[in-house]
Amino acid sequence: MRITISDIAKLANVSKSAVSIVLNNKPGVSDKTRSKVLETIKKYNYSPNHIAQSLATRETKSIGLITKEINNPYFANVMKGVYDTCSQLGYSVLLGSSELSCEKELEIVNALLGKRVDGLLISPLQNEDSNFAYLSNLLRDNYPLVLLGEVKNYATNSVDIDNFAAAYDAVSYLIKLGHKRIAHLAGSVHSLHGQKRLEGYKQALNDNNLAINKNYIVSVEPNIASGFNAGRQMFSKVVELPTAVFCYNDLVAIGLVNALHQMRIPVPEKVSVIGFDNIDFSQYVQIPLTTIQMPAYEIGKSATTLLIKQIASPGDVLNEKIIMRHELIVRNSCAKYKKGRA
Amino acid sequence: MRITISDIAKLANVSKSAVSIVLNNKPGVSDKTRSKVLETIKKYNYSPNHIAQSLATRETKSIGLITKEINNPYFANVMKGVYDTCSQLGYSVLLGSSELSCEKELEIVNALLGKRVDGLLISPLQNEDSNFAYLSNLLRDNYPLVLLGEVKNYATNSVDIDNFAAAYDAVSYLIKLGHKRIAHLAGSVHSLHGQKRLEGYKQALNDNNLAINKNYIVSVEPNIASGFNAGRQMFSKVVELPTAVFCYNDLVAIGLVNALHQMRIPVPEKVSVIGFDNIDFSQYVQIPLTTIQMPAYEIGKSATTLLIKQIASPGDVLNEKIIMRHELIVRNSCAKYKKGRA
DNA sequence: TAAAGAAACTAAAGCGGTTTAGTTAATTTG
DNA sequence: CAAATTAACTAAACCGCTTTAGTTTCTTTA
Repeated sequence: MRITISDIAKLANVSKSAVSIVLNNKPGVSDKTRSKVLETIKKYNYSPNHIAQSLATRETKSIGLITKEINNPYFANVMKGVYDTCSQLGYSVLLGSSELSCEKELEIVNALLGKRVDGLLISPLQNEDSNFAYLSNLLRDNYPLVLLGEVKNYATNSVDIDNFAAAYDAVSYLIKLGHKRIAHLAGSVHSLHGQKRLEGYKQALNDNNLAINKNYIVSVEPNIASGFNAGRQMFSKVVELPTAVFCYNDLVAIGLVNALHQMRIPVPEKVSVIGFDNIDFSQYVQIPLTTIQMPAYEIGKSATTLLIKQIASPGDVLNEKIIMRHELIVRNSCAKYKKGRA
Repeated sequence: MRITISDIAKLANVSKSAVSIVLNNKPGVSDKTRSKVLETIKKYNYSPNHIAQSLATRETKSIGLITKEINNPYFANVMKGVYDTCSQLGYSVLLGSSELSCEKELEIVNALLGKRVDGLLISPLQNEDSNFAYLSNLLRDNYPLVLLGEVKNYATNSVDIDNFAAAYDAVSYLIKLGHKRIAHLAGSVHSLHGQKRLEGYKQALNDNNLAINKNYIVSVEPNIASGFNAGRQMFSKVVELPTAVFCYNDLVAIGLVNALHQMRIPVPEKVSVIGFDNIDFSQYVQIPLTTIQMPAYEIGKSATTLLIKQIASPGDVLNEKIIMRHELIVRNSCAKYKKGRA
């Protein structure tokens, strides 16, 4: 059986309270007793039971992180940002992943709340069938929470980039290259990000007097396979093929590039492809990807900082909306439009 | 303040014990009381405090996962395997990452033990300065533990592939392609995996009467940048350049391919490159990588299953060494040796 | 129908800490 | 030097559960 605070108290001939005081570095005992206790602690290699502490203090020094996909390279960097910050500040992080399912998201929130995490970092889904009742409850209770993204009609702490503007920039870039038939492999069921990016896409077209062609907008899952399939389908038609496509994220773009490759449509000579996220691999891929940089690590970092700030000040209701800077990363997957293409 | 078991007990006019019994689905109360309690629980939306439960039962239903690098794509899949299995079995996972530092590994082990995780999944480092005293202690206490890999001289539960054999296979493949001057960008400071792979490399050369050339073996960090630098250095010499190189992992291989690309040395025409891990991206990279498949997801899964099995049977000392199957994945980064090369 | 046995129920102790309130000892102060 | 402060220390309550041991109630059984 592990050694407890009572054991130490007896061994050092003091009360449990005294031991607790020195454990927490609080005033209230003489230097003599303090060092006596410290000695016996060291001697018996005692370390306090965190669970018991949590029960008594009502804080667990842990937070929950709910991503959408655990093995998505974008979230890998978010996760690292969260983890690094937590480690520094003495928090642990409990893993969660909704795997793009709303019911799971809810389940996980409840599971983590059951574990009494001190706060929650959520990358929220947003489907038609989303149930955000839980958000209302958390907000009502002023529960420490920051969203990695946002949810319509809910004012919470959040950190994100301006997805609308970023998409607008991406598409504007394609337009500047001379493209007029620009498609969008859009995200959709899985988040507001998708919707915002779609809006940015449309706005950029509008502002440049380009018509929105419904056939040029198709929803995909945010992964390589889905990008591949959508690409094959889109480019298997014969007329009016797009000369550029703006992808929901880099994974989709990679899938698309592969589809085009398989169909012997050269990128970027015949079609330009632009991604989103700037995941680590996007520069090493067959055609190094032009993309929008999401500062994933920094998002994780500042979201965590904000969350722990809120945990530390349970009184005041924070409501910070942090917008990080995005950036267009130009690599090799986009080229100037030239006449006489597919 | 949150509602507690005592509140429910009062509201339902029964004892705390009765509520506890129905919470845990144990026999000892009448159907009438059971449903009465269930009703009030639902009515007041009560959910038990997991921390208190943990303290009372001495189990937290959580495990710790210690990876080497949190944003390494290999670990991403391990993590997913672990997470999926844990979710299914009602466990949560606490994140840990040694970031290739032995001191950190130790710190994290202690931090997680402090949080009273029920078991530990560790991808262990193995440096000269490793301190494995902690392993001895855990082993002595029969603490639930499984290594994702192994540590010299310690018999623990573990799951891994046969790194020696896998490396042997990789190098044999290169030899079969006709290569004689085969280099190795070796891992080293970070794990036994590196050493085992190096041994496999040497053995394969030996068995084929190829001399081991010290200049052909250089240690690298397991990342793209390090592979890139080592590649530049190795191929900036003028004589006796290798015609093939076996890389510690895919990241290193990707770095190397990039270095070669920059030096205008065509892959695989002039030099063949083989990786290790088969990370998700290795097939989408400039030159789709020939590599050794590590079943990362399955490793995570079976390690977790084993760990939880051990947690469930605290009596018997398990000592299972699970060796997973590896596989050579042939893609485009290796070619037959032809005379007249660099 | 009384005695024995089983089922339903609960009081209280315990998990390992923190914290409040109170006691004792040491130090100031008038 | 007695009274008042202050510092050091500790007993006991508490956090929210589980579990043991014991009590009460209900069935059996002879």
